[in-house]
Amino acid sequence: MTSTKKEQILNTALRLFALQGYAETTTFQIAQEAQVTEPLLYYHFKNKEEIFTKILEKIFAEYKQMILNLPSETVTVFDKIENLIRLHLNIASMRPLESRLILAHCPAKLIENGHFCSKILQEQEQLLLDYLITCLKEGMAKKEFKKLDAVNTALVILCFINGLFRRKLFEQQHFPYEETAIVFCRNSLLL
Amino acid sequence: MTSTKKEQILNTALRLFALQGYAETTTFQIAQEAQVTEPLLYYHFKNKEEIFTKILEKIFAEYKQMILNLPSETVTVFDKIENLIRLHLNIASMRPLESRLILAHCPAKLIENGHFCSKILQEQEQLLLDYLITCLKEGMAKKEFKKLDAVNTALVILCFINGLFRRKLFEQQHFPYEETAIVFCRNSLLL
Amino acid sequence: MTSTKKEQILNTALRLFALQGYAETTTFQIAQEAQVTEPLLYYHFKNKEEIFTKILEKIFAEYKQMILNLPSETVTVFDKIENLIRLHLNIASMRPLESRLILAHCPAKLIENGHFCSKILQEQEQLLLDYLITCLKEGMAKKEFKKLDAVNTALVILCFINGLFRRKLFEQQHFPYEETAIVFCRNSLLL
Amino acid sequence: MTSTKKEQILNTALRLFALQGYAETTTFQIAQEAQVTEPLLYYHFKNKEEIFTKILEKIFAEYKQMILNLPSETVTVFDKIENLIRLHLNIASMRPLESRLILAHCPAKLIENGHFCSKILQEQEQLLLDYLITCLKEGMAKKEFKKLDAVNTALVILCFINGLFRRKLFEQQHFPYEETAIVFCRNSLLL
DNA sequence: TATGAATGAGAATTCATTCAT
DNA sequence: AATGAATGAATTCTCATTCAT
Repeated sequence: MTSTKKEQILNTALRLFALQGYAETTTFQIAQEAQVTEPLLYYHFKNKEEIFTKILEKIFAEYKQMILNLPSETVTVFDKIENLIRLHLNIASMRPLESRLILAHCPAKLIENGHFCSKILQEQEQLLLDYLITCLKEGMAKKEFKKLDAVNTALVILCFINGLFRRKLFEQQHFPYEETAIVFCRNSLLL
Repeated sequence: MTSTKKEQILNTALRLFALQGYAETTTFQIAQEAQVTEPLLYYHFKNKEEIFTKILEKIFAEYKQMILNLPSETVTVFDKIENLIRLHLNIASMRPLESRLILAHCPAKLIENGHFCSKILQEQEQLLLDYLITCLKEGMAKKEFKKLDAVNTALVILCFINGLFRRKLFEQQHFPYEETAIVFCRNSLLL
Repeated sequence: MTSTKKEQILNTALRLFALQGYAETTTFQIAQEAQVTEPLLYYHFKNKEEIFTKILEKIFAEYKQMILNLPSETVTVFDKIENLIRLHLNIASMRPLESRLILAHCPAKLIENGHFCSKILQEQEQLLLDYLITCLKEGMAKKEFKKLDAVNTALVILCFINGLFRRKLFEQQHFPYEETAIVFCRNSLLL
Repeated sequence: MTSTKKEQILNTALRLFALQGYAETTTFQIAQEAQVTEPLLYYHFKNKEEIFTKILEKIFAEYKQMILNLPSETVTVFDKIENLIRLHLNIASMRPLESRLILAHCPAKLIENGHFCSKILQEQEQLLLDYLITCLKEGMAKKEFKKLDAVNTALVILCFINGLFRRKLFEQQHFPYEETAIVFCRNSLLL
């Protein structure tokens, strides 16, 4: 119930950054579509960059929570990996704007020149890697998975998830190969 | 071996668009780094957009050739899929600027609003899909591969390649899991 | 009595457009002579064209009022025509910039390609024609004027007024033949 | 049979200057529509201004000839004035581009700042005035015309002709009041 | 919290003109 | 006589940002 205008600004900016890109979105456009005046942007945020940054922080925080909330107890070990894949595909459907924002700016804006995001991105990636490495080791220990190099395979699965995520997001129509993707991964890992 | 000024412009623009993004690159910067004057850009090209477009056309044409040049005779059917994966990872190393240009602009600039690239992108994707579907069917016919849904699996492999390509490109250090990736895919497909 | 910056812009633009022409006047020059910065032009007006348009609208509105304010009761019918002639000669003296602006742009910029002014110009002309036709008919009915074709004569008088107006405006020195012009017209019309 | 390209340039420039105005016409456009390259413009003419000047000189020379060719022997004195009026209306029909060029640039470009045309214009005007004054005096001497101030009346008739000329030129449809105009003038002058 | 007015810096693009050939 | 390549100097317009209120 608080600060509705500030939220309007953030929501509008999220949408515009996601759909048009950061550089292609003007502060005027944000103000106009958020139904506020431009100076108000500068009342609530230091500058355009900070609007972007705040949005990212929120997205990353939520994403991190989702990863941490994944069930730690599952019937099979592969279920955990399956959960991770499905989580990402769900995010692409449920949070298309947030997903686009990240993907569209990922190499160009986020990774370069010591952007604060590069740190967050690395951290997040480490989280995923740890999750996957633990799974893989557990799966091998329980003889559920083939023998494999846990670290490298975790990285490969990460690439796979990233590729699936990206495609689901930019696929205009539906994405009918979720099951195929799971099977593809399972076949690769299971003994 | 001196390049013409037109080529200097295209090379500089390629680099800047790849490293900074289209919107973040100014015509002034292109001119300056290409050691020409700004109006010369407009002598050789209609506008900034056309510089971008010409670069893309060239990249896409070369990429298409590479796909078409993949060997049609291989020892195993999986070799063909392996070749496709390795080709993309090679492109990421050998043509980092061209690769970045495409990836960095792919969702935001290329796919949207009837950009000429969306047609080329679709065409190129179809090329890859046809290649993969043919491989998968052949592999199943020869009892080399498991029984699987050729179309959906082709799409899934595409996502996989895309994910690998992207990571290799943005991985600052080396990319030591190429072999792991090949194994991951082979394990999934082979009987 | 200090004028706002917006007014300064309009006044300066009026002067420059009138003296140099629209195309020959730069936004930089307007800003400089109006003692404002260039972006302020774009804060108050959409673009250069709109500055021109707003000026024209004002001029036309005032001109229309002047026509409508002409006395409807006069001693002789010819007085009305005389009033119309004198009004235009007065406008040329009292509003030289506005007059020049219209005349200098009249064929080239105003009439062509659906410019909003072509509508206004036609409307204004119809106003004058109606005024003249009514006079002529009244003059004939009252046996003050010769028998003549009212519509065509009205058009001819319009040409005459236009020619006088233009000359008065561009005559460097004074314009000593106002009386001669009135006599010329009276001689032509009166029985 | 000589220098056809030079003529193409002049003809194209005449058309473009007449239809769009001097400032609105680019040398590129002239070159393109004349089917030559831009540097050729500078081979044949010192600069853009000179192209304009050469065109004007030709127009003025031809115009002067037309005035001088008017018959010096006529049945009535008014016939001479009628001839002058009809000549101008004919020029408007037969030489619309040349007429437009003059009218469209007359105040803004031609009269100002010591443009060479201001001299020619003045000279031409003197020619017309002399012609008219001579007629008027002759008409009065022969008791064909009323008693009037020859100089001022000549100027007034000049305005009248100018007004007719201008209207005929910019009247989209036909110009049906030529006869009315002649009658208007005759009524004014004749005893 | 909110805004109308204003601006410095710079963006893309144009244009008359020139130079080497 | 003719041109392809090139440019200095502008031109219109934009944009993130600030200031006074």
